[in-house]
Amino acid sequence: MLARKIADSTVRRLAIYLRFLEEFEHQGAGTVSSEALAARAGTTSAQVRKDLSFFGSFGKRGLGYDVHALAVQLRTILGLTRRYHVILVGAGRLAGALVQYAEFGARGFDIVAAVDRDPAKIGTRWGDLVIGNVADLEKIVQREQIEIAILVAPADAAQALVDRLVSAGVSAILNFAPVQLHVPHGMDVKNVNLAVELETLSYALQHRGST
Amino acid sequence: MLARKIADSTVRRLAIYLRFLEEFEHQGAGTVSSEALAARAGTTSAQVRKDLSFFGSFGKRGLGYDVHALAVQLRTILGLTRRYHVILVGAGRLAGALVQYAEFGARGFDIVAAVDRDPAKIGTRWGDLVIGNVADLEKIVQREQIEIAILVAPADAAQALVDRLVSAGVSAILNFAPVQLHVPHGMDVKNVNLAVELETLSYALQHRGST
DNA sequence: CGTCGCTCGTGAAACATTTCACAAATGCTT
DNA sequence: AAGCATTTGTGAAATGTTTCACGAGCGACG
Ligand SMILES: NC(=O)c1ccc[n+]([C@@H]2O[C@H](COP(=O)([O-])OP(=O)(O)OC[C@H]3O[C@@H](n4cnc5c(N)ncnc54)[C@H](O)[C@@H]3O)[C@@H](O)[C@H]2O)c1
Ligand SMILES: NC(=O)c1ccc[n+]([C@@H]2O[C@H](COP(=O)([O-])OP(=O)(O)OC[C@H]3O[C@@H](n4cnc5c(N)ncnc54)[C@H](O)[C@@H]3O)[C@@H](O)[C@H]2O)c1
Repeated sequence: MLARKIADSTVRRLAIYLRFLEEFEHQGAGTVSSEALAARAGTTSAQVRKDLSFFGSFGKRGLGYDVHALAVQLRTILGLTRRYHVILVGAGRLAGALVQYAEFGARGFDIVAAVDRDPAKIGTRWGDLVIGNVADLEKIVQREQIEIAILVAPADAAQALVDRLVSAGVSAILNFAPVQLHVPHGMDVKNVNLAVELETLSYALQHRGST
Repeated sequence: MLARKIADSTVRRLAIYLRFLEEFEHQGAGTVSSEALAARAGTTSAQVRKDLSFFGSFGKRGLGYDVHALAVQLRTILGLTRRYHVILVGAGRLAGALVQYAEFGARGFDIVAAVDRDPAKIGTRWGDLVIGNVADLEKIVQREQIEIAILVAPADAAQALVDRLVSAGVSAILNFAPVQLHVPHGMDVKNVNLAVELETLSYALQHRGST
């Protein structure tokens, strides 16, 4: 669809702009300037305009951007005009927090399945969601037409689960296990490593004074 | 301590190298090459060497790096030679997952307090941790000598809580609420926004074929 | 003890991202 | 309708990050 390769940092910011646009929309604002968006998102107006310019010209000079129209554009760019079926692989504590997080559903990500290995958990419910047996992973992925997996199983089980997810046809994985996953070319994997986040904070704490 | 400003991407990778070094150490490996580390961490050997070179010369030419010695160096660089007291602000589902995550403790981050606003939660326990009243936030931060706060309260309460944390003397914040926080210059804030992670995946899913 | 194979450390080059700065639109006012 | 105050969109410059490529150091081995 798009010739150029867009930086990950740009895509992230677009997602953040969308969040603030929706907030503005809720407050009834009709238009917004790059300056105002930038202030909210913690960046600069030039950055906002540059980010948007990769995808087209959405503003009106002298006026700014139509809040609703830009939100629609960003949803289109980000692929949020449709819904995605998501599976939780591993039904532990973190999965339990994620499953009740309303924001995912609000953004089009429906958690339609969860699987675990523990017989004590299989068959129990989280709201309407019945925890399935990880042995049936491939079957469930196909039956529920799942495109995205959130991997919240222990690190040592992660790679084997990923291999199965890939061959079952999942196209993208959000990985919380602190391991480097190997996947075929073309698959998208995003890693979230909370321990690393804390460590960058401790790095910053230590290197104070060189302000 | 260090003249140059180090890129965030470099610091993150150092934390990841450390993880794999510890794994190698566990397996009894004495030395490791930049090539081997890179393979595990999903980067290149030149990147590994460059990252390390910002902080010194830790390897032996022809041999590689001493696994244990490099791990010690990285812990020093990252500020992991001491422990940090951490508070959970908000004692909801996500906090419940984080409090039992062993890896934080293993890396030197001790969750020594949690607070909430809900009277039904205040006074209940998570292991040895008694959930405190958010009204006593400043008192608890000072009593427990807390340096790092993990913000897992609702988005609309976030900024007010941050202001209180800052004035109570917390130096770094890991923020899970999907808002842009404003803090005085010098404070460190790291944002984790899981919805944004999913949105970058949906962006990638949509823009396939331009491989 | 000299040579060989290996791997580090590091400037320089290539590449990527952000910031700058200004012409071109746009609506408002008079 | 012309002038003015804004704010966009975008090349170009500045800055930041990664990759390249090679000299230098190290241990092994004959
Ligand atoms: N809890 C956190 O705050 C946190 C933070 C960051 C990362 N993580 C990572 O997320 C993952 C899950 O963390 P958690 O705290 O929810 O752990 P948990 O132990 O509460 O849950 C893990 C679940 O996975 C299940 N499981 C084990 N092997 C499995 C398999 N082969 N197939 C399917 N399910 C399997 C277990 O039965 C358990 O229910 C871990 O990799 C952890 O390192 C957790
Ligand atoms: N659950 C997730 O998977 C998830 C994922 C990403 C981000 N988040 C964010 O993390 C935060 C917490 O999420 P959660 O799922 O744990 O929500 P939750 O509703 O389970 O927990 C929030 C807790 O904060 C408490 N609280 C409310 N106001 C407070 C205040 N002023 N001071 C102290 N405590 C207060 C509530 O009583 C509740 O116990 C939210 O901002 C959410 O957007 C959650």
